[in-house]
Amino acid sequence: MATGRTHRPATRSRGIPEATVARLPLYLRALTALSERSVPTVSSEELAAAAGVNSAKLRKDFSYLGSYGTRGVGYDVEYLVYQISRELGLTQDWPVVIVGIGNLGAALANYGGFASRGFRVAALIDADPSMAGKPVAGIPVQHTDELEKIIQDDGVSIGVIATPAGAAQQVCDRLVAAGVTSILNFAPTVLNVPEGVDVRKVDLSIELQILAFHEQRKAGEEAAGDADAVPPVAARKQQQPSTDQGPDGDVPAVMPA
Amino acid sequence: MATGRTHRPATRSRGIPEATVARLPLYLRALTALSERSVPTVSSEELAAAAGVNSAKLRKDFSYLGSYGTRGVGYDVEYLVYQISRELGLTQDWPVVIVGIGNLGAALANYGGFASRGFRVAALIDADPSMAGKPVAGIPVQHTDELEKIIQDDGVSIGVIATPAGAAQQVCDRLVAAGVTSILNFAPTVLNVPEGVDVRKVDLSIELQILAFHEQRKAGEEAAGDADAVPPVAARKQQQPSTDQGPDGDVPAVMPA
DNA sequence: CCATCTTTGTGCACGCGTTCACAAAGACAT
DNA sequence: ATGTCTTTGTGAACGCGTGCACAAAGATGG
Repeated sequence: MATGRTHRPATRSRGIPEATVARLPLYLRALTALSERSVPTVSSEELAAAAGVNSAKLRKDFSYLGSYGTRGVGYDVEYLVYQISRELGLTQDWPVVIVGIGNLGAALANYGGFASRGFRVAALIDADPSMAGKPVAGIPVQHTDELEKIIQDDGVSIGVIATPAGAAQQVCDRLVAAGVTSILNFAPTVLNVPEGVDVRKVDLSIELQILAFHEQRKAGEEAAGDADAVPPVAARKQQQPSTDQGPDGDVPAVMPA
Repeated sequence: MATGRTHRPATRSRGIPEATVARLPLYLRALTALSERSVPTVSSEELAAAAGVNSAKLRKDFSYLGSYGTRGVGYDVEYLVYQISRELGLTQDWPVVIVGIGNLGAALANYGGFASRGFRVAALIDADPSMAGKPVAGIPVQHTDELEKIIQDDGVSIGVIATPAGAAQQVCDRLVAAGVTSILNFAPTVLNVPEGVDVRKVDLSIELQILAFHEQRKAGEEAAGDADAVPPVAARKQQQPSTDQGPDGDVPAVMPA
């Protein structure tokens, strides 16, 4: 479009498709790796391969941010890293609280990907009084009673819920009431939040079930005299006569803890 | 390399859309809860509310499985639980191996949602020799050298990667070579796998970045001229020149507890 | 300055997923 | 039986995301 100079954000971040937003972190990671290797520029083709996406898709994604590439050359790595970081809001510091310091909460607290992306663990919160004061990942755990105070004092707007399912909604309500407007939920429950609050969910159980579905499908086709697709990569025995475990007399609870 | 095609010919064999498959576990969870409360039947409206989706969508999803509802009444909870479980392949036993027993791997091993869904942790594997034999979640950790043997002996077809990013691809290759055809990846890396192998990725860093994007957008609008929802609390954020972000030593992400 | 070559940016078509809206199906009361 | 009432199952419209294909933009070389 108009021979606009390279510096022209032009259209604000108004119309960026959700799907594109979800891929920006992916591009950012690939670009960061290139940056560390001091690669000056990269073509859409190369970057797309590194990020595992289609090059046309990548170019279209970047087009929503503006015209940051140079035809015949590619994209300036450093510049793009900056632009994407800015667009994602990673040039500012985001204090985060983690509620529920069990196995998972501790793993999250130790997660290295936080700091390098502008996220800072402002506090670790747990309902168990015996945990209070105990340091996890170098940060002392605080009791739930302090929740509201912490959020307000530090201006926390992002909360991570890693509690058992049974406590999730209650914790969520308190976080929202205290001012949190974005929640990353690891508890296997559907959270109810007022309008204006974003919730993203991560659920291992669901991911595994989806894999199981496809796995079953693959096994079924294989056995059902095949059809098409999926050439036998490595014929091997895998299915053991699933001992008919009856009507799934399984474990009772979806379980909280 | 210009062709890292990771696409399948579309949802061919069975007509169930991918989006629907991804929601089935959600319905299953809601139904299981109802089942425990001995609720005999449920309408699409009620179940949809419990699962956090639109009722029309839910009905259409179920229509792909067949006509299991009764007009004027609703769906039989127990029957639907069985049908969905069967469709997802949860009526059989799925041995799973977890590779990389760090904070995250340990959290995964302790995850209670496994057993209740037909998943069984067949083995915990780590490259650190000093971990060998040490029990985690009641299961002794085994060394990477045993990987191939374990997979073949137990007929494992699902693998979970919870290693640092640097080791992920290598572990993935070994898993696939040994016979694994479904992988749940927690390492922040794009895995390259041959056709016929499914990979699902869980990445905490990406989820947080997406939240940050929306959070920034909300803050921006607020400043420009808000109008509705969410009372602005102390949305204070400190500035911090995103200087050097160090060795993006990204480590795995997360999972639900 | 012009020709050629590379790579971006995007118009367009297509397919998937979502949602609406309603006819058909069955339960239930009379 | 028959009518009414509830709720499913789905046809159809719509919108979003994806990928192709190509013209425009700019680099590069003569």
